[in-house]
Amino acid sequence: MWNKAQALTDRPEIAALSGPLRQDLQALCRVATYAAGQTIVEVDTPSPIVGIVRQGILRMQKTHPDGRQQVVGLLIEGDMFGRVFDGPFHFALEAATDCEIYAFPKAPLEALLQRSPELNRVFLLNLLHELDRARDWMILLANPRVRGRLAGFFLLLCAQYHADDQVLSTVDRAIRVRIPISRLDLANLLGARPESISRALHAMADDGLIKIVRPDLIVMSRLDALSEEAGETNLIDPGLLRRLARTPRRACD
Amino acid sequence: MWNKAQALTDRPEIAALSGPLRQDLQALCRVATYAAGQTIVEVDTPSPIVGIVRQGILRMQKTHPDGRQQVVGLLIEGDMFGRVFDGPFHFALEAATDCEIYAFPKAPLEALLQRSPELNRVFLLNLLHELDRARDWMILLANPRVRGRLAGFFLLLCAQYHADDQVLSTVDRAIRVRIPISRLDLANLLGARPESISRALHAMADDGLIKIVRPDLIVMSRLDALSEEAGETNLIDPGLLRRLARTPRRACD
DNA sequence: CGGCAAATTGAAGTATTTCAACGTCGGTGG
DNA sequence: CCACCGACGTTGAAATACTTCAATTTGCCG
Repeated sequence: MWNKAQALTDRPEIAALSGPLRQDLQALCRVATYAAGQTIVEVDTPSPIVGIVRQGILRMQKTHPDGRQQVVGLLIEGDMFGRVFDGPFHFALEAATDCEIYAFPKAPLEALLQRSPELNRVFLLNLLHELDRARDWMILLANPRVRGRLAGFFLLLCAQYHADDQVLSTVDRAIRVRIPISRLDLANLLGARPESISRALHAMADDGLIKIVRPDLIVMSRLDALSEEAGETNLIDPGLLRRLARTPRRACD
Repeated sequence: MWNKAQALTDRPEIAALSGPLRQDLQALCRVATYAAGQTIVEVDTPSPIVGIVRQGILRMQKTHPDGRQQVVGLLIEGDMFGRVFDGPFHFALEAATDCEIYAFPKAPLEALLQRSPELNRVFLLNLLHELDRARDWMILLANPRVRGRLAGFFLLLCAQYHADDQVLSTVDRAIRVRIPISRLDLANLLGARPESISRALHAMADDGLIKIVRPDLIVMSRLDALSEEAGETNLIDPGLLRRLARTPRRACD
């Protein structure tokens, strides 16, 4: 399961680093693969690695004492996880789909960070970006109506995951979304019961805003209406929606 | 309004830095004061500074096109804001109370970051911590009931703001909380209407969970019941609650 | 084909929003 | 000094949305 990294250069932010640093990273890096459902990082267990998702989707979640699970984020290709210089992680990471990750042992990576401002910068920017995403989720969740949160969720997927064709792809002017988590997880994520999610989803389908191809595969047919449903929150750059809808085969860069 | 920093050593994470670095920071640092209601950072405007709150409370918010405001976080003493190495900030920062901040001009601070791994570490850890807080907010907001979100909000204030006696203080075994934002802002933050917040608050008071001293000042009388109301999410270390309730005059360290 | 989990649907009860009205407080100007 | 105003918080009543519990369907795997 732990293989030496072949390339690692398929991560643009790493490819952009200077030569020697890149080689150091290369030397540290291993590739690990996980099947859907496997746990990648246990909650509150000091994880010996820092990782970057190479492929597939990870689910970040908290498991409540009573067994219910609360999803707080989805990680796709290029997302980093792990806590440099810090203690254990308070969330668990699970593979939502089959996936591959680049894994860096924490200690040597921290040593590298101590001497490379360049690498520090990458981490800093990544965290800043991650923080923005978390706050967008907050805004989404603050919508008092389930339909609104659901609409916002779809738009957020467009904004945040448009680089991943496992999640998004376009079929003539409409956007096809794969929902990578179960209804129950989605319900917990959006602060509702699965029944409410189901009803809201079908109500939106009846109103023609979306089409439900399969439970986990929907097509957003009227982005403008969805955007209005989501509320005045311009969660997402209006220009992006237009670009997404225009891109032919796969969701744009 | 912009004064040279007197001390700066009243920030433990800065005082812990090595001598020369501390002096460099000292040289960059200015203290700025703002009256309640003033804007500190405009939304989407490249801010020339990075800041640390010295005193008072800041409100991080997004202003919607229609004028409504969505609060996504509260900053207290010791919290950092600003975006090193990155573009403009997508949220506005306003003084929720009169406050003082340490301000560091961005460019020279970035230069300092380029040569000091030690300083980088401080920023990295701060962001990691900030990210945890944002995710705790998400969990809170995912509670389907207003009463539950409100209870969680109070507990989160205890967990995150116990260092600030402007927010928290203890009166014989109970915790007094100052709510630093208006009902409308609180409603937007928690995904509800102000009327619902008011009703939930008074219902909780009728049930003896809290006492409403003034609209912006409540006393948490039954922490255990609040915790149960908030749901199984152990948002907050149970030990902390006990310690808080025991500390005599002011909320403990 | 049977059995199980996930998703959906139905019906009743509860919570929340909505719209309207009222009270309080602090400031402002007569 | 007092009347007035506006912002804010609270309350009431009706409409709506959501949850809850139960039953049913769907899809999948053995």
